[in-house]
Amino acid sequence: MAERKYHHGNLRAALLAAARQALEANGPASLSLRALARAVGVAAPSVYNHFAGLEALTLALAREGFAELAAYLEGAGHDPLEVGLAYLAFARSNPGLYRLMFGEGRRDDSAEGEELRAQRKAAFAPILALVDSREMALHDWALVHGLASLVIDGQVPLGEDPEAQLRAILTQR
Amino acid sequence: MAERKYHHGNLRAALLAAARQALEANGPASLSLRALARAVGVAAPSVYNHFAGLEALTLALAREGFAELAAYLEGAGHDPLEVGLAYLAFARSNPGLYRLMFGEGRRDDSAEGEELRAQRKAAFAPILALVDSREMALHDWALVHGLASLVIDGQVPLGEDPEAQLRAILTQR
DNA sequence: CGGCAAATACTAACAGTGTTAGTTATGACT
DNA sequence: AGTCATAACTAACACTGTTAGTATTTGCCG
Repeated sequence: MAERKYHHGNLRAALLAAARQALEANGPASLSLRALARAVGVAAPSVYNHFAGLEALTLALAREGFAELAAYLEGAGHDPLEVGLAYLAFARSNPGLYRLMFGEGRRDDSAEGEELRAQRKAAFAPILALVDSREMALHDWALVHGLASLVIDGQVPLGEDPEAQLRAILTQR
Repeated sequence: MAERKYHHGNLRAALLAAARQALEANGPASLSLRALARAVGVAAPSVYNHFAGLEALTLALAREGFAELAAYLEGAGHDPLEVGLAYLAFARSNPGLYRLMFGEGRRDDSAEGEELRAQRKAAFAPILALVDSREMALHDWALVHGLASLVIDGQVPLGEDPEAQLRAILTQR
């Protein structure tokens, strides 16, 4: 409860919160362990009491993101179009986090990268459950993920009524 | 023609070549100005005689990539499916470069990021030319870009005959 | 209640990064 | 040959992630 103690009390949570904020403010590439420690008011090495390193911290962040994405999809029912729109809603609400989850967080080879791939695969499961063939599921995933990426990167303007526009793009063909 | 001169002669091209190699070997995040200078056998600040900085160098790299992607699409004719497969072929042949072009190279705000967005938009033009509506073009772009990203990130295994598999995914619905 | 161990914070330091300032060598042109 | 822009260099700064070693606080156990 205290405000200023030697033992911060919930450094881990505070770091993750600061990281989320920095993530959405400046993008994943700008995440800096030292800057986070500074923001939370702690010396840089203290971070290592709660995370094995910057990469582990970003992985924890991604884990949060995948849980939230799953909740979005969960709440969208069983209509593929609605699930797709929920996927897009999550990405648009947390663009920095989404990039962290699906861009190359830091590395590709390490165990961290391997877990990221597994988490992404898990995020794919709800889509796979909605359709008949694996090809169809991959098609839908690619479509929705690609659209999310393009939108997040500012490549698709999205005027007024963005959801209608996204719906129109998704329902083409 | 000489081997070792004070004036390297074609440092710019050598740096770009080394960068391409590092890009495909270790991914865009690992690009290091000092490492590139080292690889080419030159002091780090010499790079600044040819590029305004690391970001400018990566942008030159991306520019190369967009030109090559355009060539791929150019050579694919006018069938949307074939163009899509050509798009995927480029991404699969140059995964690191593709990530550099469509991931967030370094920043988002700066003029570099703005040019990147413009280049991406230009890459979209050939797709737009093949279909009737803008919505349809965005649909196709999202689909093919999303699939490229998933494949590159190892999210879609692609057994034997990868092209047939990609074709099957693209032609769903 | 005193003391001890674990948890958690700290400072100091190392190697690496991008970048700038200031200096020196080279190549080309008059 | 002499001049000058080009393109290389060395030295330095501020920043990064990370490690080692040290101090403080908390919670528990006697």
